[in-house]
Amino acid sequence: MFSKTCEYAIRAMIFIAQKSKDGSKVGIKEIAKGIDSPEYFIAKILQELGRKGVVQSMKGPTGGFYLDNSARKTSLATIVKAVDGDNIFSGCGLGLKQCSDKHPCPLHHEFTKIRKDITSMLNKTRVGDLQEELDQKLTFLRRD
Amino acid sequence: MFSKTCEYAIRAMIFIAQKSKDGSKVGIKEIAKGIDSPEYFIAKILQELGRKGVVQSMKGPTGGFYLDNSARKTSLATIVKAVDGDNIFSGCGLGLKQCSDKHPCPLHHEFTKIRKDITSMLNKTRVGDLQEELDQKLTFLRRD
DNA sequence: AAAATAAAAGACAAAAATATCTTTTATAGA
DNA sequence: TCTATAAAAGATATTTTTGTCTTTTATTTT
Ligand code: FES
Ligand code: FES
Repeated sequence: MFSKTCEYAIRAMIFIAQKSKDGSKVGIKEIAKGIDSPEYFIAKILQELGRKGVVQSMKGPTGGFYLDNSARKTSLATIVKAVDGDNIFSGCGLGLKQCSDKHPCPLHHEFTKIRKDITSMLNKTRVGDLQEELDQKLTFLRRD
Repeated sequence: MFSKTCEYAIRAMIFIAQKSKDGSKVGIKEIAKGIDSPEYFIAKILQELGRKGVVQSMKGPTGGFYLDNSARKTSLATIVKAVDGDNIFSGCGLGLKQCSDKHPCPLHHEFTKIRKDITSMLNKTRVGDLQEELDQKLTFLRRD
């Protein structure tokens, strides 16, 4: 469904939301441990998300990653689009170069339904909301 | 959603269903052209599907690939499982090692709904049915 | 100002997915 | 039986994804 990169990105965003909700910042090592991802790899991913303004960061002592109030409202759709592009939102399920009602692949009718559900789900799910459930220990970001 | 391999596999199966509906067989070159895939690559994929009994084939002159009556009833789920494994049917959307109601990731509740829809769609969609629409030129396997 | 810290940037490495080519085997037809 | 045909099998190559390491830059603290 999502690339590994994207899975890590979403998990990291939720983790950062949690750890920075009191205004503090969280370092890359803690993030990597918290979401069980390769440290250098998630660093690269967050670097890119930082460039796109999806996550905030600060260098130096007491520095780290955090989410400002607007970033907490980021939808999963925004993250997925930033990392995986928009194939999942508009691409053909059978890999035709273009998905189109006028020139549909054999799966088009069934697939567009699913794709619509996915899009709507990703659009309405926000990082901040997921973080709250995590806080209540109702959900988890890693399996020990 | 699906790997490239899997997309080619599904397209090829539908194409073969169409070309072999009168009992004849279709060669790898014609398949590759018909679904716009790399020739040697789809050959490998069909070889593997052949080993698993999902597609039938015959060597030598007048040989080629075809689908017997039982193979026409193959669901997309069977093809996807044979090629991509069962991650899409049971894997965690955020990449946790295990998806579980007891230890859910933050996306679990939303994701399992989608996954259920996908599974059900793939289970009830059969190669033979898709081939019929293709035959009526209502759908297409490539974009020119 | 100097030292320590932590992310950014850039280079590199390994693994997996995708794609191609060559040789072998089975089958049909002359 | 010989030849031509087409898939199977095996080897190799390329590209993309995933993962790692090193150097640089910004910031804080001493
Ligand atoms: S054309 Fe394939 S999903 Fe629309
Ligand atoms: S645990 Fe992630 S989808 Fe179920």
